[in-house]
Amino acid sequence: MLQRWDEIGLEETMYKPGRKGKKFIFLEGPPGANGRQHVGHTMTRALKDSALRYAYMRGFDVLRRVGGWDCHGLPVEIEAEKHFGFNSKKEIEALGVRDFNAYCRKIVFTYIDEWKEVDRKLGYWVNHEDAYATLNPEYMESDWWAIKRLSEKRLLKKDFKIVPYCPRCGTSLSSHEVAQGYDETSDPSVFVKFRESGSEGRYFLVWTTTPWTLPSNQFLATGSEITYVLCQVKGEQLYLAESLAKTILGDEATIVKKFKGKDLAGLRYEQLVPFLNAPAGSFKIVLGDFVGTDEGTGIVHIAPAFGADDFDVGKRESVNILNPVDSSGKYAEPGLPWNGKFVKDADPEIIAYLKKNGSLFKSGKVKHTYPFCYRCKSPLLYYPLDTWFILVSKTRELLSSHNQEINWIPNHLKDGRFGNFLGEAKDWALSRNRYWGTPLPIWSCSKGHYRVVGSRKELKDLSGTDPEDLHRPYIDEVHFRCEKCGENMTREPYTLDTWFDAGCATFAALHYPFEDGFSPDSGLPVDFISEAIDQTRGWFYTLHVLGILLFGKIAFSNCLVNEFVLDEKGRKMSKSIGNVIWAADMLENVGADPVRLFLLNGAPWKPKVIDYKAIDELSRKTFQTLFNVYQFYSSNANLDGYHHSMGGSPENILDRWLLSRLNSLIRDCAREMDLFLAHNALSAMQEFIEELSNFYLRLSRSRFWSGPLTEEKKGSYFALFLAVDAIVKMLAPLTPFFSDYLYTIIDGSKKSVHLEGYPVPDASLIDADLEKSTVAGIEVLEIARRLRQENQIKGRQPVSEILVVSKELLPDKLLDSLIPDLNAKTVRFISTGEAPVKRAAKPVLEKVAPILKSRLRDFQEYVRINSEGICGKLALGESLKFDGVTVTPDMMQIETVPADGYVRGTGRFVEEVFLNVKIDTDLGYEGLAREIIRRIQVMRKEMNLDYDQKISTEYDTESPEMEKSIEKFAKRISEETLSTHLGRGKSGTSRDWDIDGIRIGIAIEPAKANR
RNA sequence: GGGGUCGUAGCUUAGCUUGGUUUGAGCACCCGGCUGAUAACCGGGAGGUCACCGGUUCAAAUCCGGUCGACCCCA
Repeated sequence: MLQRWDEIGLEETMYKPGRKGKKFIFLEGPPGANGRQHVGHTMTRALKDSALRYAYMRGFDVLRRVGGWDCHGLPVEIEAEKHFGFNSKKEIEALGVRDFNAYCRKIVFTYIDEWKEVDRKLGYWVNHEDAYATLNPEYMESDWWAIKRLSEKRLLKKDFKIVPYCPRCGTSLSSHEVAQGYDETSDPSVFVKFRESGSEGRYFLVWTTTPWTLPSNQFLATGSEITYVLCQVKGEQLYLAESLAKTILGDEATIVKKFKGKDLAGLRYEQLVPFLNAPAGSFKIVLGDFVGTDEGTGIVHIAPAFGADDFDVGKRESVNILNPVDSSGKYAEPGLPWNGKFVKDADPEIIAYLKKNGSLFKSGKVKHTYPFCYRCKSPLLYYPLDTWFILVSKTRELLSSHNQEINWIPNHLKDGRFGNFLGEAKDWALSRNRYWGTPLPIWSCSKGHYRVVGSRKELKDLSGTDPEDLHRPYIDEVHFRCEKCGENMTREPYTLDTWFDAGCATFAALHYPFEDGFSPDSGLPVDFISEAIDQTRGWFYTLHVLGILLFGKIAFSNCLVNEFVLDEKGRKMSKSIGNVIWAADMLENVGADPVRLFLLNGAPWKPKVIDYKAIDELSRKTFQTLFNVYQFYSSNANLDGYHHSMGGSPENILDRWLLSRLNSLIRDCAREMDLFLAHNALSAMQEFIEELSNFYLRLSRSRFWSGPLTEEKKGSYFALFLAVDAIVKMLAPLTPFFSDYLYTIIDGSKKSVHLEGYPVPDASLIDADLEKSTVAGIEVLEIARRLRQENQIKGRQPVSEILVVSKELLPDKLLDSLIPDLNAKTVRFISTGEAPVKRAAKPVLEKVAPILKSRLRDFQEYVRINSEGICGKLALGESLKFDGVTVTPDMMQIETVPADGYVRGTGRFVEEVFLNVKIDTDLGYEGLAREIIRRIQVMRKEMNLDYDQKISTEYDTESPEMEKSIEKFAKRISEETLSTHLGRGKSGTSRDWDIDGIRIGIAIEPAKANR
């Protein structure tokens, strides 16, 4: 198929913009090509592709149908560090940024060939030739433009702040990066005692999970309105929150005194770990609104260097900050006994120290979630750093109000997860102290003046140089004079958060504003993006923020979000468990369309557990069944010399039903696809295929087999053709390979289904009443089959009569169509009053049993035999006498039961169906004849005779019934088995049969004069 | 601690917006049937406290409140 597509140049045709239709702008969320594609990626791609193909079929001018690659950032750097065997930034710098980045550049596209190949096999139709890549100088220049623009809007700021920081990578992380790395971990949980200054044995009890921050303690905080108590425990007095006292201290403690938090403020205490020189103003109790009493002691340890709240306290109290930790996360103060140790590793020693000095109240372990570096898994520290920020927090309202314009699928994301995130948006820490990324285009001089550079031309004008490669280290070598003071300016040594790259994709991929091809007026918002749920805080967020801040417009108007694909056991896929299912393997094993079908089946926003059995079954049900229908059509049409170009006007009621049903389906599918709900369209199609095969075809089979090509038959062929043709087109966006395969064999003159338009529903063919009564008709068939089965009447055995009680009346013609399958001489709709029922009295057991006790069985028998008479009595409200016991009417109930010779079934759409089970001799003969026909057909098949091969048939039996039956139905048998001769004898391939205990030998051979 | 999604048969699920027969399917299982669609089809069976508790209501899987559990996000 792929080969054929190449030959006809299908891709080029589809990529080519400039169609007449309305624009439909897409944007690819750039994956990183330094890792392989797994089925999670495949899921998103299947969704995106289906939407794009559908848009194309609907005549849209599908724009920006190109790939994209995310190239920068920690993932790549870590890969490179592994390669070099590095574990710190020092080693990178020793090697040289030039070589390090050269290697990064080399590995960015390690797996790009596999990605392209997988996409090709998957049928993911975006153009990889014109893909954008965030490492292109053009892309990076647009990044620069954006930075400059933000700075002009005064949304860019450098600030000394506590930021989440990875000590191993030596860089800060943004909130969306931190969000990716939360994990359950076990940390020390210690309660320590801070001695109140000048007191004997009075302590503030404090809880922390980071003992390593205790040497940097500068304050303790209480909540202003929280009630605290001073408790006597053994020889000591401890301050803590009243509500926590019992759980922490137990029942032995006695309360000495109560305070409000604000009463404690101002008290002083002694340094707990007295190695660092305390800055003036430290060691006092302060108030903090962040203090809670859900955990800990209600008194919070404050180390201004290592927490955002802590930092604010330090600032408020204007003290110098105690920070004994260097940028690699190790103590770097000779005065500390733990100097040189990584802080987390020092925890046990610090705890031991506290114990030795009697400051430890108790210690243990606590399990909680803690942020880790999302790439290298090191625990993050909150660390004071100079960082460049985008001031997102003050634009919260703007971001939220524009969010209302976005169509989120599923909708709950709008005001749920995404909306919440916007509502609490933090300033975006933009700068990274790293190497492989878009360099921050800001230069500074020693006097503290800054210059933001927004283009290569601007840089050239300033410095006279225009480096070909904008990456480090080349860009670092560019200097120029400060306009304000004439000092030499040097670039701020940061790279950009790689999410900033991604967030610029709307315009940077088209090198805005340096080239034409994008304009915020016509290019925003893009019509459709779709990624997995993790991008809520990632790409969706950065796209949205930058769209609003730079252009005042939303970046995308429809966002389809899918959940993760889980492994066979329902676990998240992860490299560490080793359960990742790679797209390439999956495609190899099960094929593209089955994979797509599986991924598109069911709501995309529910997690999908890989299930190979389900994949198999789905494809069989969908592809196999549809293919069988097609084969039936084509082989019979062939025999009849029919071709769909001959057209036809469908008249038969089943054909009219089929077209009605088909057009309803087209209408429904288009509606769902318009809403990006491909899974709803898919399930509607599956249902249709099922009905097409098991209802329409089952009942229509004989119409197609028998007789010459009449006008009516032409109409039937045409209806069936239209159905197959339309369903194939509707499946095309979802399962492009199977669809095109089938489409091109249906009509060899067609190039590809992917160049066709989406079917358009013809409302005039929709007959809702007919569809409704057909549903009832189908139910009658089902009930009749069930009744036959229950009463051991074979489907082949004709019955005399079937009666239906139903509010839903079937048109006569529909009924006629059902009759062959019902195999009844008469089928009638009757009113409830005409139903062949008789009344039957029945005791209400729970009322009668207590009175009759052991005579109950006899009573039941009595009622059964005298049912008619008892009913009469009950109808008059008279009581019964049985064996001296009086049974009142309320102990009895009257039911209806089928009259003798009938059985009854009930349904949901029709009320009752009665089947006459009496088989008289004529019916019996006819049944036998049909048995014989079937045997002959089996033999024809075993002999591999052509469908239209005429035969000569002889039989031999001792049974008079059989004989009679054959005599009586000779004509029918001959016709249906294409026998030109039917008589006694044994010539030909013969076989002995046993039909319900009656022996018959049948012999057939091809007729001499065939055709 | 806060927020989001969810909980229906062994598994996958429909129904929930807008309350109204007996919660409907498919897979798997068991039994039976069919055999010119045959790696298909048909019938039947078993399997559900619709997570739990409470409220509203004539009536709750559905609406409301709470609890428990799962997953995700945030702190």
